[in-house]
Amino acid sequence: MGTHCNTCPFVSTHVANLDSMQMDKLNENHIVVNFKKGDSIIRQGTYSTNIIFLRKGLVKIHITGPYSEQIVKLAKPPTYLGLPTTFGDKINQYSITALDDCEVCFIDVTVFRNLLKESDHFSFEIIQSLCRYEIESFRRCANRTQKLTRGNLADVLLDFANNFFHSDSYTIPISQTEIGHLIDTSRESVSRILSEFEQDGIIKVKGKNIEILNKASLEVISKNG
Amino acid sequence: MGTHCNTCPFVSTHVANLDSMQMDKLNENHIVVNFKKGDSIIRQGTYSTNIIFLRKGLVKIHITGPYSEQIVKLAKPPTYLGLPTTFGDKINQYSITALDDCEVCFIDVTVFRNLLKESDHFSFEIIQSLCRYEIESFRRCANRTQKLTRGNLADVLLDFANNFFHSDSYTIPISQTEIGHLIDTSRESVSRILSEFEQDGIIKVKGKNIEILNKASLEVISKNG
DNA sequence: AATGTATTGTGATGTTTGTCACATTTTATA
DNA sequence: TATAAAATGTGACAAACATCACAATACATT
Repeated sequence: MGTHCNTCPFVSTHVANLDSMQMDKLNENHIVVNFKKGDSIIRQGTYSTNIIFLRKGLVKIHITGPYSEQIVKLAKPPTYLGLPTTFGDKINQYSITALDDCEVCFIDVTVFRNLLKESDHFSFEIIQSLCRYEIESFRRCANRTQKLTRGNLADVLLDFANNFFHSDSYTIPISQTEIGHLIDTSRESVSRILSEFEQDGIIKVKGKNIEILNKASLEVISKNG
Repeated sequence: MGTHCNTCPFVSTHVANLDSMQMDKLNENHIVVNFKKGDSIIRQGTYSTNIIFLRKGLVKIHITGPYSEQIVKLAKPPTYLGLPTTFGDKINQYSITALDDCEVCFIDVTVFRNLLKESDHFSFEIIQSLCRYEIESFRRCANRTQKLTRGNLADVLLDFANNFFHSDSYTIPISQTEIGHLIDTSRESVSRILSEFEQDGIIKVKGKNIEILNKASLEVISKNG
C-alpha cells in the first residue's frame, strides 16, 4: 500500500481523465501485493473477483491443455491481468505465475466495473487493449504451429532481447522445460537446439545467461526454420 | 437495406438500451451487404474503417502465417467481425471469407465509436465478448498444438454438429484443404483420417455430406487421440 | 454432353521431433 | 559443507506426419 493511485504509472497512462473523486475511489479499493519468483498469482479453476494490474515484474500466463501445460504468453508491466476471467464466469480460465519478484495491484471487479461505467475513455482503452491481444494471440498461434522448433526458439530468444530486456545479453527467466511449454516442444529439444545455436556461434550460454552474438542469424532462423 | 435497426437481432440483443435517437443514428449509418459463398469480406493488409456485424451465414477468419494459410476460427451470427482491426491500426490483420451466403452489416467506425461512448452498457457487452474470445483463443491454440491430428479432426466434426448445424448430419462447408488449414495439418492427412473414421463406422461420408454415426467414439478420439 | 478445373484418395519415403534412458551439472536446503 | 532436488546434456529409437507423385472423382462452365 502506501502508493496513492495518483502516482501510479497505470493511472497516469490509462485513467488520466478520471476525476479526483473517481481516483480516490480507485485508491481506496485496491491492494498492492508483492509476489516472489515462482509464486502463483492466480490459479486456473479458482474463483476470482479481482482485476489485477501488473506494476512490476514478469509473469507467465499458462493453461492446462489436454495433455500438458502450455504457456500462453509472457506479460510485462504495465498490463492488466485476469480481465477475461473477471468479466466471464469468474472462474479463472488460466493461471498466472510470477517469473520475477512482482508487484501487482488487486482491484475489486465492481470498482473496476464502475470505472468503466463512468469513463467511456477508459472503456475504450480496455477495448483497444483486448483487440490488440486478440491479434497478437492469432499471430502467436500461427507462428507456433507453423514454424519448426528452431524458428520458435529463435523467436523466444529475440523476444526476450527486444521486448523484455532491451539487451542482447540477459538472464533468461524460465527453465528449458518452460521454454518447451512456451513453444510446444520437449525440454530435450530445447536443450539440443540451444547447444546447436552455441556451436554455430549464434549465442553464448552460461547457465541461465544468454548472450546473442549473431542476431542476424537468429532472425534468419526465426524466419526460415 | 430496408431493414431498420429496430428489427435487427443484434440490436435487440446488445443495444437494447439505446434510445431511439441513437437507434436512428445507427440505422442511418450502416449498410447491409450480401456476400456469396467464397467471397472475400475483408482482406488482410487492406484498410478498413468499418465494423462488421454478421447477420447471416458462416465465415472463416484466416491469416497468412509464416508458411501457409491458417484458419484462425470459424464464426457464425450474431457476431461482430473486424473489431481488432478497426480499433487497432485500421489495417486488417486477417481476412474474412464467406463460407455460405452471408448477410453482413457494415457500420462506420466513428458511428460505432460514438455508440460505445454513449452507452456504457454497450461498451461492457463488447468488452465481455472480447474477453470470451481471448479465452476461447487460448484454448483453441492449446488444443491444436497438443492434440494429435485425429483428435483435432474429431473436434472439428463435433464442433460443426454441436455448434454450427445442431445436427449430426450436415454438409461440411469447407474443403479438406481448408480443414487442414484449420487444424494445421496436410490435406492428405485429413483425407486419410476421414477414411479411417469411415472404416471404423464412426462417420459416413458422401461427398461433402457428413453423418456422425458414433458420437461417443468421436468424443473419445477428441479427448485421447 | 464435353472439357477443363478443383477436389479427393492413396502409396512410398524421409524428416522432425517426442520419448526413454541415464549421465552430469547446478541450485536449494538442512 | 553435505545431501537432496531440480535442471540440463546427449544418445538411441520410434511415431506421427509432411511431402511427393499420381490416380480417380466430382464439379463447373460453355
